[in-house]
Amino acid sequence: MVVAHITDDSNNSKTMQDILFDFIAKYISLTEEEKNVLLSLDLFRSVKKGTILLKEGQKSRDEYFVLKGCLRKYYIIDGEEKTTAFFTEMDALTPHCVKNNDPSEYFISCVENTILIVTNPDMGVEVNAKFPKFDLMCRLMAEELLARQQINFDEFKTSSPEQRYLNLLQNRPDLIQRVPQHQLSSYLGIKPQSLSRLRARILEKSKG
Amino acid sequence: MVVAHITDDSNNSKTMQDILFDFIAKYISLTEEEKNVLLSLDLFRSVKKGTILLKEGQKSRDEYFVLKGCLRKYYIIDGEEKTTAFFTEMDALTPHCVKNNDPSEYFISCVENTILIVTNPDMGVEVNAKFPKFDLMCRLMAEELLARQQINFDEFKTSSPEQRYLNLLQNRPDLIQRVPQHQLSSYLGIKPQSLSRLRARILEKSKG
DNA sequence: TGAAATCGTTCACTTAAGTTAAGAAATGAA
DNA sequence: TTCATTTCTTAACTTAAGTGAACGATTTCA
Repeated sequence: MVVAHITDDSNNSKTMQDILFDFIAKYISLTEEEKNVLLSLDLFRSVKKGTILLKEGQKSRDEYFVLKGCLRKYYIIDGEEKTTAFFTEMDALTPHCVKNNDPSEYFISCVENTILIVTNPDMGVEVNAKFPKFDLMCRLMAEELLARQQINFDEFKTSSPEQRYLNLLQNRPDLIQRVPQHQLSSYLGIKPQSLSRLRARILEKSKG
Repeated sequence: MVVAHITDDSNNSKTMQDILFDFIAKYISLTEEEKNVLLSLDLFRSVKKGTILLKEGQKSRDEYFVLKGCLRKYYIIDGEEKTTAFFTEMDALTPHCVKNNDPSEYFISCVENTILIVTNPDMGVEVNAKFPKFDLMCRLMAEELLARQQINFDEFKTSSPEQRYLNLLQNRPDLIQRVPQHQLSSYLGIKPQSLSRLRARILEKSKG
């Protein structure tokens, strides 16, 4: 699961490093020096589609940042998978159990082959010594994340399932392509059959 | 709307100061000196039931912390109020517009007579000079808030309206007493009539 | 105090989601 | 490639939420 060199099976011109630094640039500015330090920390991991990174009941200290690919967070409730979030390029994911050291209540798995940055609080000391701005960046990211999270929640609450699907089509059209329907449907808060029906309904309307 | 002395119309033994310091103690420890500095900043406000603190379209830099009472956040969509959150004792509320200086997309009003701490980023310099731990505390609070927010969102997505109501009954039974039904219902993502029906259904079940 | 507005409930009806089942299509593994 | 599994769709039926309207009860306030 570990890769020494960050390579990409597609022939996109942007390297993983570029993606990472472009992202960081949104929050703080880095010198070349700092960039090199960051790369030297060897935080990159390549993970195969289907891999389960975190299981219910498991304790973990790992936090993830998606450079390429897609992670899925899901619960198993009454034997049924309930997907509550997807994490794609530029998304950060700190499992709840990292903060309180409790066993996780949910699973995290790879929807696609994925390239990640994996960090954990134990590295904090080392990272912080070599890369002091890390803390500031994390805080800015957390604030932004919280704000976006709240807006998403509001949007979810104030919408019908159909409206939620249309919003998704607007805001994250890629997800609808890359994620299996039955995972999408529980993300929208409905059953797979209802999503099928709902899609058929929308298609019917648009035809007139 | 401003009060010099923080008094309380009930005869609870805990003063507003006690409530505040008990809360802060969960995150950081304060010396008597620091407590006095904090009180001297004059951040307390008393606000009447029904007061609208923030309107759609309005810009504001104020952040709120509820010491006593209840705030409500709501949107007006197609002429209809959609309540998405309640903030009661010990809840912090940073309107989205504070961060990005955009006009607000929602309203914030007082469900009850409420005692608040009001801060804004412009005070950051002064507060930080007099009270350096403030920053750390905010960060810890933000992290906890984000975690709780995510769990709430997951719970909402994976539950039916009836289950959401039962959860609310478990987790925030006070809300059901203090908040009008029609505001609660939209918080649960349903119409007032549906909430009435749902409550009747539950009562029917419990009678057997 | 009295009139008006707001609020909660109920009812009848409509619409959409849940459930169960079946079959077609796509995917994966031997 | 073939067989088995998973995934997606469709259908019929059930259940619950949305809608519009009516009716007291409560609250507001002039």
